[in-house]
Amino acid sequence: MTGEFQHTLDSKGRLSIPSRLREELGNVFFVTLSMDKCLSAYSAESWQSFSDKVNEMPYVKQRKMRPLFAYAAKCELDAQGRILLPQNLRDFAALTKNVTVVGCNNHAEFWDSDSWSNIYINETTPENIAAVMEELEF
Amino acid sequence: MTGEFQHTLDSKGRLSIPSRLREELGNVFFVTLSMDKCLSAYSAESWQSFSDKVNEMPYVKQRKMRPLFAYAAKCELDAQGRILLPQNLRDFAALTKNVTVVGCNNHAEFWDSDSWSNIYINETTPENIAAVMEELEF
DNA sequence: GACATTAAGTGGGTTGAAGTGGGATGTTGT
DNA sequence: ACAACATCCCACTTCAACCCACTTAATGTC
Repeated sequence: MTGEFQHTLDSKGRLSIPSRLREELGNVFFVTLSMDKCLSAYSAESWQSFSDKVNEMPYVKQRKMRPLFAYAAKCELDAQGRILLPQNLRDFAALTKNVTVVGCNNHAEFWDSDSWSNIYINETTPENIAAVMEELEF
Repeated sequence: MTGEFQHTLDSKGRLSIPSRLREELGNVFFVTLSMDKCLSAYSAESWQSFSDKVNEMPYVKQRKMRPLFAYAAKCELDAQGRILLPQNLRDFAALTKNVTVVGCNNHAEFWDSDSWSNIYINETTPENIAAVMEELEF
C-alpha cells in the first residue's frame, strides 16, 4: 500500500477509505492502535495470521496483547466506501476532522492531519532518506 | 474477538453481549473465572477442546483445575441477547453495574469498568505496544 | 482543448437492530 | 405453601446501518 490521502471524518465518525487502498485492504478489515499516535489498518488476511500467531503463544504473553485486541475493530465498508471508527480509536489517535491516510507497505495508517505533518516533515530529510536507502542497499 | 464495549449489568444480574461478539461466542457458551479479576467467556467449541485437554492430564493436575470448572457457567442468550451471570461469578469479578466487555482474540473478558480502566491504562503504553508489535513482527 | 461521462468523496435523513428496564409467569428448594 | 430466583415477554431509547443526494475530481471522447 502506498500513497498519502487527505480525507475528512464526518460528524458520525465515518471515514472514507481511499479507493486506491480498498482493493488491498478488502471489504472487511481490522483497525487498531499503533505504537505511534495513529491507527493501523490491516487486511482480514494479515489480521488472521497475526491472530493465529498470538494463539500459539503461552497465556502470559497473550495477556500482553490485550490492548491490541481490545482496541481492534472489525470494519466493513459501506456502500460509499466508508467505515465507522469507534470512539475509543478516534480518541487514541486524536482524530477529529482532518485525517491523513497513509499507505505503509503491508498496512495503512490513519493520522490526524496536523500530527502527520509534523512526523512527516521530521522524517523526510535527505539524511533520513539516505540512511533508509543505505540500509536497503537500494 | 475484538473490541471494547461498555455495558451494564441490570438488577437481575443479566448482561447483554455485544452483537459483534455474539457470532463468535455462539448462542451457548461458557463463562468462568480468569487469572485476573475478571471473567472469561469461551465459545462452546473452544471450551470443549479445553475440557478435552484437561481430561488427558494426570489426575493430580486435574485437581488444580477444579475451581475453573466449579465456577464455570454454561450460559445461553435470551431473546434480547443477554445472559444471566451467576452470583458467585459476579462476586469474583466484583461486577456491580458498569461492565466492560473486551474481545481478547480467542475469548471475551468481562471486567468491572473501573478495574478495566486501570489495567488498560497501564498496559496501553507506547513501549508496551512497541514491544508487542516487535514480538509479532507485525 | 472543450466537453461529456463516470467514479470518488462528503453530508444528511430514515429505519431497524442493539441495548436496557421491568412486569408477569414458571420453577426450584426449603 | 411460600420465598427466591430464573425465564419469558413486552416496551422504550439510542445509535449504527442503509439509502439517497450533491459536489468535486478523474477519465474518456470528439
